[in-house]
Amino acid sequence: MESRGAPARLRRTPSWLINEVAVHATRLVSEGFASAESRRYHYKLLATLDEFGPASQADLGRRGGVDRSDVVAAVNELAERGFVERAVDPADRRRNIVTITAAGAEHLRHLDEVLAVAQDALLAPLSAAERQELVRMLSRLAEHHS
Amino acid sequence: MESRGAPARLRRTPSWLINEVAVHATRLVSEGFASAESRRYHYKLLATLDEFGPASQADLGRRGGVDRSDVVAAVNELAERGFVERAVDPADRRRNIVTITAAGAEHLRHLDEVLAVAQDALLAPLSAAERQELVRMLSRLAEHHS
DNA sequence: CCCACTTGTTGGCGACACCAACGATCGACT
DNA sequence: AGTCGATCGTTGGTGTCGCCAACAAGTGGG
Repeated sequence: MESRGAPARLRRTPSWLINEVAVHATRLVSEGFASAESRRYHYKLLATLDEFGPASQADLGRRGGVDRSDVVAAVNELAERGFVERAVDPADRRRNIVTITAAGAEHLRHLDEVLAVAQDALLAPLSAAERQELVRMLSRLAEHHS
Repeated sequence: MESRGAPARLRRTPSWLINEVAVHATRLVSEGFASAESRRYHYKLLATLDEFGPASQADLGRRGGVDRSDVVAAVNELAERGFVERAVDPADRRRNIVTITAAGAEHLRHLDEVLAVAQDALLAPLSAAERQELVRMLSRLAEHHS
């Protein structure tokens, strides 16, 4: 635990810095999701379903930035827990139409809260104005690397 | 390739945003390192050696934030390429004293350049002032989560 | 009717972070 | 001197994440 205290302090190049913060961010979010027995793929898919509505697994993957093969496993787990439903598309029998359930929507809300907590922990040392500025810049970066 | 174009746009919570940028940052850096047949562990260890001088593998891991078991594999690979040397500590025969070689130092410089390129690609849409501000805030975050 | 394509699925790979356990060694204490 | 606890290097395993190859089933266009 304390082994991550002192990375080389001289090598503070910006991109390495970003990677270090990235590790912390990923860690915080993953830990939060784990406490809800979920992983990031679950959130991605639920959020995508919530935003775009029912979709085939392939569309789901494209919209959520998840590989088709990973969609399979995640949808399996979500369906097992009753958070989504999988039904063959009668109009195209190759497709599985995935739909979010009420329980799934509720779980998504819970994950959103977990995410908010992780965010607060991550951004703790920043003022509200700084957080806003940080988010603004990160949004530009994320959009640029679309 | 274009599958990563459209993640759910509504779910732009800050911590999720940070994670998305984190993914891009990790990707850019890893790709750069891969072009030099290296991985982030290699850079971490070389940078730590360069900063603190020769050290045992355990110290190396503690200072670089790398698990002892992962240090073993990374040092194996670095030693194979002649970037570090491993010698038993005569004063404590449990320890392997790892030393960076001239070739290792040169390789580290090369990786630094690769890192700079990745950084430029990542921060492309930001002005110099914005980059500075971003780095300032990220430094605070990284230090806070020491 | 055939061909190209998509879809879901299986299985695999590599990077990263981590953990458990082991033999060897060391240090301290008795 | 001898025992005990801690540390060191090492092996091997776990889980997440992102990705890729291949396949059968199904679709749609020519």
